[in-house]
Amino acid sequence: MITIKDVARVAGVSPSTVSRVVRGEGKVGKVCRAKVQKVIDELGYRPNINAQALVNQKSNTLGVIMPNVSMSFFGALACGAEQAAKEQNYRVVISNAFGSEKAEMEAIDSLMQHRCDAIVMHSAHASDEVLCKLADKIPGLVFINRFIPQIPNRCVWLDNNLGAQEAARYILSKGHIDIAVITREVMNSDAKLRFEGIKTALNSAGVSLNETNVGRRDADMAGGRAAVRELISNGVKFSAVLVYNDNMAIGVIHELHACGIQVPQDVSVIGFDDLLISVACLPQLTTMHYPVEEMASYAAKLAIELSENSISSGRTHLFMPHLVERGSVIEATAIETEIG
Amino acid sequence: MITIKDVARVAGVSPSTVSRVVRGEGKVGKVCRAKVQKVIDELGYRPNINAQALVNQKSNTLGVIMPNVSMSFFGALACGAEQAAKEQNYRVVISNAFGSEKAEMEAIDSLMQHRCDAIVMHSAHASDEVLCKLADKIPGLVFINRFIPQIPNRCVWLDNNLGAQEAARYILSKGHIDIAVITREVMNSDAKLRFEGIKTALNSAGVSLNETNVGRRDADMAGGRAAVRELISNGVKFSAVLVYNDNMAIGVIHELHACGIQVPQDVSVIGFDDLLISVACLPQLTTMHYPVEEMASYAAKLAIELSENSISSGRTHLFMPHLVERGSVIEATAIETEIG
DNA sequence: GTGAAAGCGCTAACAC
DNA sequence: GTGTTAGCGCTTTCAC
Repeated sequence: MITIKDVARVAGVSPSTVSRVVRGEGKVGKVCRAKVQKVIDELGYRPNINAQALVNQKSNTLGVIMPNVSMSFFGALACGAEQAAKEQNYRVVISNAFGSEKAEMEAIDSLMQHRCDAIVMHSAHASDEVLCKLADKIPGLVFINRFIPQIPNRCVWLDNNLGAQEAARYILSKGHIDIAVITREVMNSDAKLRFEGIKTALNSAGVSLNETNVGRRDADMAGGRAAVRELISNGVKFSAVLVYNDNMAIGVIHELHACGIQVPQDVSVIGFDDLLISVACLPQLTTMHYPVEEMASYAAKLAIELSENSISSGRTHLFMPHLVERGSVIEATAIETEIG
Repeated sequence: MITIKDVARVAGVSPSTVSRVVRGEGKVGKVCRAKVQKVIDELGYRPNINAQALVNQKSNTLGVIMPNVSMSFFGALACGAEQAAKEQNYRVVISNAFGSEKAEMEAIDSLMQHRCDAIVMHSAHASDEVLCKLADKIPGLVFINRFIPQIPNRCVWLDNNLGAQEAARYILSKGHIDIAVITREVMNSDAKLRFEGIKTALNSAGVSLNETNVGRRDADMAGGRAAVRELISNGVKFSAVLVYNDNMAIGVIHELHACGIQVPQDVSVIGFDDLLISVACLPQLTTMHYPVEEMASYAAKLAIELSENSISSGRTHLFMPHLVERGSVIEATAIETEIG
């Protein structure tokens, strides 16, 4: 690998001069600059980022911590972060931290060791307290898809409650009254918020939600299937299902189909997240769009900004989901059969 | 950030000694080691990776270059690489390089600048020649999902031809004779190989494939839809469709559905790749499983190994796809209606 | 066994 | 304008 000294020697100048032209800062004579640039090009010189990081005490690195890149949601997250980072001349290092607070803390630790200036973290397992302490120690740390009241300016989050309300109101507007809700068994903050949003909307429309009408299972396709199956076998009567997320919703559609119940003719289904798969399903899933990429990109910029200026302005970073109408919801009046 | 000197000072030893205990190498007295370790723990000292990289001339970084992490296939790729890297105490930096050879070269450039020792690259746009030169310059560079004859030991690839043959034979074994093929318009190496595999299997079964029975479009859902639509409007008669990949296959299923043709009752459809979405579709897609994660993990290990030893053994790294039977293919005899 | 010293590639004062 | 020097945090001879 060719170094700054090599360039300096060949160009017949000092390393400082080369450094100046590379960074485009400081005074350098016009002809001298041209000469040096020529040598740089000829030799294909690239500054050693590690050396730069060492001397500058910053590494221009954005760390992204999340459960698993291979899951569509997190892939989109990583992608959004990468785009924003690239614009600011940051590289991004990905750290999967799946399943436990321990894994998450190890990821942070490793990123710190690399002197990551900025970090975007999707934490599912650490407590607010732990995260607050972390945020306190690391100025460039930003949380995505999570709201921590003590550090609102460090959180880039989605209004799950309002989103769920919108979904519910949409279903109501379609004339549905017999409504089932499927949520996740372990109620994390998202699940609580979305569930409450649904209840709020239903209540204010004068539609009551009986606990017998809510299914609770794992937040994946299998969970969705199991949840509706139980609802059906319990004799619950419904013409529409509000589902916690797209994965579960797809499961719901599949199970309904297996039971000979057609979506949307017999039952309408609405999801949440707008994952890639929602469009692969037949019928395509009507769902609430979660602007992951935009949020991730925003979070990345925020993290970088915070790491550089540490100005922790009081502004909040709240995003709104919006409805995407596809094929899984229709008017209740159009329903021919009703199960139950 | 606390440095090796801080630890040395507090522990009352020299930096060299601290370095020895941190790395667990070299002779250190037992009590001395314990004392130093204690200070390390108390102070929460973490070696600065940038400094290590600088002095060791290696950064323990694995670079992953691909079009776009947010696409399910590449997410899985990144994930496989990350897992393998973590095991070897490497960090992974992701670089999206979408759409052009230029973008790919810039990604390489940036990774070199970071002194990445090992790189796993998914190149869609660079030529074999360019890639060969690169491989020559960078010992730890490995290509995934691509076979370059001149450097077989640097390529981790899938036998697309045999996979396609298997898919075709499977369809034949189900009694289908009227077969349509949908491939991509711009025939990259994968597309050619898969198409030839299909022809090989069909030929040796004495089934001829007329060019009128092949649709060529973009390799996405919309392309799949457009391709069958054309086939149908051209009056082509078929009871099964062999599709280039899952995305197109899903599009095919959707379009067929829109035309009132049922899958698999009227027409069987088989895909290739086994993306996450293949299971979201209804019916779930029968397809050839592409072991991306295993391959990526293997490629990561290979890249790291090559970067460390540069022993470029002559072995090849060929993987095999395998059939995953789900719901989109049935016996031809079971077909009630045949379109055309 | 342990420490002193040099140097990895770069930048940032400070001279000239 | 340009060069000299010191030093970022670490590892690695080489003395002792």
